[in-house]
Amino acid sequence: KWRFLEHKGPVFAAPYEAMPDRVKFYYDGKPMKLKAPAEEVATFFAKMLDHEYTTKDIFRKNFFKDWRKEMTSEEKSKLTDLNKCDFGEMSEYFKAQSEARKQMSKGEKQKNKEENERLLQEYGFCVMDNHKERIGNFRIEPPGLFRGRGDHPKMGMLKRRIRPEDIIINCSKDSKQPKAPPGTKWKELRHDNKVTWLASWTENIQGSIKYIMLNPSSRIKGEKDWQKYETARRLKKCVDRLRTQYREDWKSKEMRIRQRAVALYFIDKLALRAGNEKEEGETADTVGCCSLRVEHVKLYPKMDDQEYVVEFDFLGKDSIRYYNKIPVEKRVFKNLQLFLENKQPEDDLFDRLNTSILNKHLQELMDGLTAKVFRTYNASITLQQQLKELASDDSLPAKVLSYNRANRAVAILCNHQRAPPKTFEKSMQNLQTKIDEKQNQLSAARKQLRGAKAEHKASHDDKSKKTVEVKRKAVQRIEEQLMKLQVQATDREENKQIALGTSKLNYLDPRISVAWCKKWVVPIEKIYNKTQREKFAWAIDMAERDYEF
DNA sequence: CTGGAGACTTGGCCCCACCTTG
DNA sequence: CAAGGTGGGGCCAAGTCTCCAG
Repeated sequence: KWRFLEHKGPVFAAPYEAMPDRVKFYYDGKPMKLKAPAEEVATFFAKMLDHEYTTKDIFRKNFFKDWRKEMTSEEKSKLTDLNKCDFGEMSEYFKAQSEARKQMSKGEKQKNKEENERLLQEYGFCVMDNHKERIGNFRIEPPGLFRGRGDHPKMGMLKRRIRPEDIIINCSKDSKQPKAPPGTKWKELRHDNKVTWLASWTENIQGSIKYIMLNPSSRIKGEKDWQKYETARRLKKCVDRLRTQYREDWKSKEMRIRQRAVALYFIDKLALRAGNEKEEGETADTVGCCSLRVEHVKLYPKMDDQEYVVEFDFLGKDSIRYYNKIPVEKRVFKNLQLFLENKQPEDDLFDRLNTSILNKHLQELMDGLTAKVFRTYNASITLQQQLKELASDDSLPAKVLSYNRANRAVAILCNHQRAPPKTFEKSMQNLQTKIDEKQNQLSAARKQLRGAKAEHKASHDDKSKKTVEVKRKAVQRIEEQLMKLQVQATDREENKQIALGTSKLNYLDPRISVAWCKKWVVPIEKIYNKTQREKFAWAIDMAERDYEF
């Protein structure tokens, strides 16, 4: 992956600062001074007091169990009931602190900013093969309470503090080796150029490994990204063949082949994720295609005016709900009925299939093909098709709206949802007020224009002619402003529950967007912000106006 | 085939610096 | 100048997929 790699190692979380003595913790109504280890963990809970998490049974149970591990034997014997713990003063203290931070003077804020900048300059970059590259996450995650997503069995557990002794450093032999902080040493120093990470440690909640890697703007990430889209483009060339193939396989004598073919149909048509198996009880109960259970699908031979409708209802990645009703081909429907026979709701829909079998099959159909390539392919091809339908004479804001709509179509396909922003209603209202005002302005300006025209008709002099021109310009300007506002409102409304970022960043071949910008003379800044332009620098460089995905 | 380790991509949420507005 | 709103970016969890041992 590289020949030379030099960096300064990670930045560790700030050490724990004890509570001032005046800030008390109470047990059963009586003040109690905790030793630092238990106190630190208590502050994690105090900081989250306002969050719904802390009311959940599992969260409280997990927290209390892990908290007790940090207590002295004396503390342990005293503190036996979380309900008798009062973190109120601690919580108030942190709120006051954050308030104070907000109230800091300009100078102090500036000083903080400079300090951050210094840290970034010193630790935020590395040298990889003659290039200075930005590191993605050079700060080690601070200790705290684990918050899973959805119904996570481990929520509330203590995420322990990471020390230099936990860190494996990866760099090249001939580089200046990063120094561990004074009085400490690294767990290991290794020189493995078959991997891209600079440092790693094992996290204590799931026992998984975490990495420090380069920023998306780096050469190594960019090339990988490019490769990903090239694989998707190769799929484009053979997707017809594959579709014919899996339709044929719906008729197979073998159950495993039929299941494989129906699953692939879903992955292709609905852009479902592969769906690896997960260890039960270790994570939230979520599924993807191969791990769908009987309880997640319902079959309707007839629904309204449609035939063979399948209703999906399950929690996918990040416990985001996937809900969809779609008509399928008769043969798929019959197969599904067959798969469901004699099964319980909690049984696997595809009992003869998993991601490894599926991916092995895909690999045989096309080099480098895996389930997720279908998501990339379908996302990108959808964007390209949608953009082709754009009319050419639209104004710039209208063009951008069309782009966002195309982006939105992809986000819907990939089920990229978000919670409506807390400020949504309010900000919609504000926008509407602005639109109303602009409309009033417009009628006033039009009235003035009419007046000026009448004047000109009567006098026919140069001065009145000029006035007409000025008024006409004013009307035009206000019309444009109004249109812009209306477009903005439409865009925002349609975007209420849809997250565009994920597809833009991970699924849409950026060359399609770059080409579209060139073709319709839209400045690239209208589509990509600074970070995105950095990440997609390779594509901005590469794609001409006639690029075809 | 199974299970686990490891590496890397994908994903939603939240905070805060920055900008606009009153 | 304070208040309010927002986009960008950081955060870190949660997926995918490969590889390897047994």
